[in-house]
Amino acid sequence: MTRNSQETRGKLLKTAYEQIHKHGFQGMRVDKVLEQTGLKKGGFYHHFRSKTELGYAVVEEEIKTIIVKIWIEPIRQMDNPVTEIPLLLETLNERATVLMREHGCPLNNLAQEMSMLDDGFRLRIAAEFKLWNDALVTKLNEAKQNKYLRDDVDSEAVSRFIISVIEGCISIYKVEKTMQQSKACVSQLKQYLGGLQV
Amino acid sequence: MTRNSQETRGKLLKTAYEQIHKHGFQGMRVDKVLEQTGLKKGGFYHHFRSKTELGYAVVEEEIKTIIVKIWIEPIRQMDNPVTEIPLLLETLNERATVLMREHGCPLNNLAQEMSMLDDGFRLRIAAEFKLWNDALVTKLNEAKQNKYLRDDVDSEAVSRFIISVIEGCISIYKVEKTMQQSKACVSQLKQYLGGLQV
DNA sequence: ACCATAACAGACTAGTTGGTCTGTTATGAC
DNA sequence: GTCATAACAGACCAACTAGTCTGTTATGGT
Repeated sequence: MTRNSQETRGKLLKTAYEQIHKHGFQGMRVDKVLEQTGLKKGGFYHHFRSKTELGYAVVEEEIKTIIVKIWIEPIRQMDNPVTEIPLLLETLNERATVLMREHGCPLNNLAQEMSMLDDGFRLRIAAEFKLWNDALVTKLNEAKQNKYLRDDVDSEAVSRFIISVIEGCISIYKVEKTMQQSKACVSQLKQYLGGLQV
Repeated sequence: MTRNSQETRGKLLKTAYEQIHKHGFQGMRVDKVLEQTGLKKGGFYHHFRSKTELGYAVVEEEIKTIIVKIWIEPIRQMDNPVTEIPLLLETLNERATVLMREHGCPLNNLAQEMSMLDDGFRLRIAAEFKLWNDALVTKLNEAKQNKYLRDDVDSEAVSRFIISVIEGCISIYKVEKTMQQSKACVSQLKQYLGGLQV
């Protein structure tokens, strides 16, 4: 058997991420991850000290990658956020992974489940929300300079508001499973952002 | 020992609700509920068929009561939603229970944790979001008649948007634990609703 | 080729966990 | 009072579950 430390670690992370996204961290079973990766206990605990450490790594590596890909990168490439932010939410279904369509935002799921139980999770999750927020604040400030937004808009507040809308919208979509929810948020997000223009 | 079926059932529900709010449904332990109520296995399983059935009852009775008290009743008593809805979010800290301040919205927590795992939970949670949404839609329509809102506003979409903002805001507040988040959402909610006035 | 060590295998365990089953006691109808 | 039954007590269990420990094998440097 050929061995590759980085590759097996990657497989563990990917599988664990899927299981956590499907069942939550508490519902994720180490044995199930072993089964799906073909590894045994020895292999697993060689790479991670505990289930919790694995969870931390999933947040810091797997989920971060997804947040960057789904939100941060598209934000950075925007020209006019007033028109493109609603588009970001509108096209989420096409841009998101299958798992995300069925189980919602992995960051928010974990946030709700774990942030009150474990500060290790909470702080790591907060760091990723900050990454997301910083990217959006930067873009909003840029939009002010480009005269897409009024000078008096509070970029920080607007950014936090937008992220709240997105997470709230995904949350409710998850329980309701109807397009009515996302359409409502997209249309009202347009309405709101329109009011911030010059 | 004096026996009162309704009272013991109520104690079980209340304790279970607290444990679920603190640790999530998966993290809630039947033994812990027994310990806190002073009951034994026999008593518990006389009132509930299983842990899951208890969870359902908590959603349908305990959490519903909270949602009605915190959101639905205040909405019904509103005069002008344009000014009073932001106030609703602003005063949440004072109106909410200790548990809610520390662990977020119980309905949203459970929504994120359980709706993908169990349709029994998902549908019951969806029903309560609908109750909330219906109350808000009714008030918004009323506001249109009272000329607080423009005639062309889509009450259903606005209501869904507002609830998304509230849930998203609480979610992020929970991981970040800073007033910056709620203040941002309150100010931008005012901005948004102001734009819907006549 | 050799060897230190990283990368595993796999049996084992201690502690949980939800749930069952049999028995006991309080309660309310008659 | 008695008696059927609802409301419990409490011992017991089977299935899990994260984690340990000892042993084996591949790998890369010399």
